[in-house]
Amino acid sequence: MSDTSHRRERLRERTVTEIKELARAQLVAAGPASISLRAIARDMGMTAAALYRYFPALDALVIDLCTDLYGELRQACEAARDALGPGADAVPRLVAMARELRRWALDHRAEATLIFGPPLPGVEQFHELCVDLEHAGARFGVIFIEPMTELWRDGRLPALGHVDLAHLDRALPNLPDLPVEVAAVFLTSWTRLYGVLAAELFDQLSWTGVDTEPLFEAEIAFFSAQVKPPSVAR
Amino acid sequence: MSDTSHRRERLRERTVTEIKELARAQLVAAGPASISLRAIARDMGMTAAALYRYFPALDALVIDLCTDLYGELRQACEAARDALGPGADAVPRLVAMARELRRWALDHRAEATLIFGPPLPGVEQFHELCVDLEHAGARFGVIFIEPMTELWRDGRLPALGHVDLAHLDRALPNLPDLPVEVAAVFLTSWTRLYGVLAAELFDQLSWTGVDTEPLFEAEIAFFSAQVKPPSVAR
DNA sequence: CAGCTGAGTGAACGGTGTTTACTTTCGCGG
DNA sequence: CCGCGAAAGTAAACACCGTTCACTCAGCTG
Repeated sequence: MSDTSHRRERLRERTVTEIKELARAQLVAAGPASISLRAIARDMGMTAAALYRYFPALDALVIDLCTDLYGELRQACEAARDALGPGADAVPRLVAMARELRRWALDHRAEATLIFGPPLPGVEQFHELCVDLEHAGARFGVIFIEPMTELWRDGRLPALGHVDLAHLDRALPNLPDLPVEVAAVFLTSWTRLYGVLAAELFDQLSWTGVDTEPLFEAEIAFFSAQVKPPSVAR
Repeated sequence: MSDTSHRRERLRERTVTEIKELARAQLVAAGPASISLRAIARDMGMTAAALYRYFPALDALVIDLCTDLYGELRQACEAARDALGPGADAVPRLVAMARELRRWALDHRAEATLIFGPPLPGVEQFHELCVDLEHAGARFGVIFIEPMTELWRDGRLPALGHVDLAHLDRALPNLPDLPVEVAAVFLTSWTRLYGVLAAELFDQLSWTGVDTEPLFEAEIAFFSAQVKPPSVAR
């Protein structure tokens, strides 16, 4: 009964996994625009039409892939954070996550381009649906917000004089208890890291011939220097 | 002889212009990935094969389009800068250009996505060829470098303590006389502006529900505050 | 006027997503 | 154990796409 139907369900899930694996292989091989149902089906020894039993359209597959990638990236960052040990300060935790973010993105350029680049046609909804906190993209963002909130609670977060806090009162509506100061620090820090990373991923700085790693580290150092040191225990 | 051949040449150039106009119309209508030779030919009442008399491949058309767009953006920024009058200080000039950059990008989202987003397959060479200073992308970057060099000459540029200058000595190889301090300020300032803009263009912040304009203005204000005021004349 | 050159055509090749109707497979309930 | 029904997969078709090739045709040149 349910055992046997579980068998079929598991077979189905295995097929879905295979589809997504092959889709990712294509993504890695030739970029986000080259994910092709027909090529996946060819690799599986199937017809393209058969894939419609598993995904209603190519867009849905890509969106699923984005969700998986965000999850993978988030777990990688969490692992880097947790490797510091249980009592680690919020600043090293943030630094470790930021560095892991860059490492993962450069180790998986195609995947990073997919989730951090312009949404493919038909995938626009993915980023828009992020409003839900359960959305993989939002869950990823939250792991950076959490240590910043901790810093704020401990009074270690600096006032960003140049950010107009008045316009941020409606930010992060799904985190209603988030102080605007935390929102300001998170948003500016995030866009700065994102700027270096996106410029790197999208070849925007190749004409300068510069090594971008120091630029990324500079933003990390700049953030760290802004935060007050932890109050010495005892 | 040359008169008549000039006629032909002008006719040819008019056709090239029409092709690029229609390509841009498609870009605006449906995004960078939707530029299609066949659709352009259809709009022109021609066959797709005929377009190969004007461009060796679709990639070449897109690259030409990118060049035009960079030129258009640069001229828009230069116009905003020059509107300040001949004796304007370098900081307001930079601010005016940065604001015009954002205005243009948001007024031309598809075009901005094409030049600031990940290179389309086959267009990777465009960003790589930027090493040439005559390249449209490099020429755009230089208009931001110039006022910064002026600030440095006047001793108004701050030392960015967090940037590792040692790794920047090989930056901007085509501007060999550029001081590393200018390179450092340019690169960090540019990636910060780019970060806000790209996040905005690529829907990376929609889940926060935030108005990104204050974030962009905050980076402008932050830069301006770092620069020493001009020495009072007389 | 003859001939060459450039513009444009039409058909074809191989690729794409998607839909439709059809067939095969296989687990489940009687 | 067997047949039913649902699920899985197929084949063909449609409408696109970039690109190539052989071809025509008009017009400028010598």
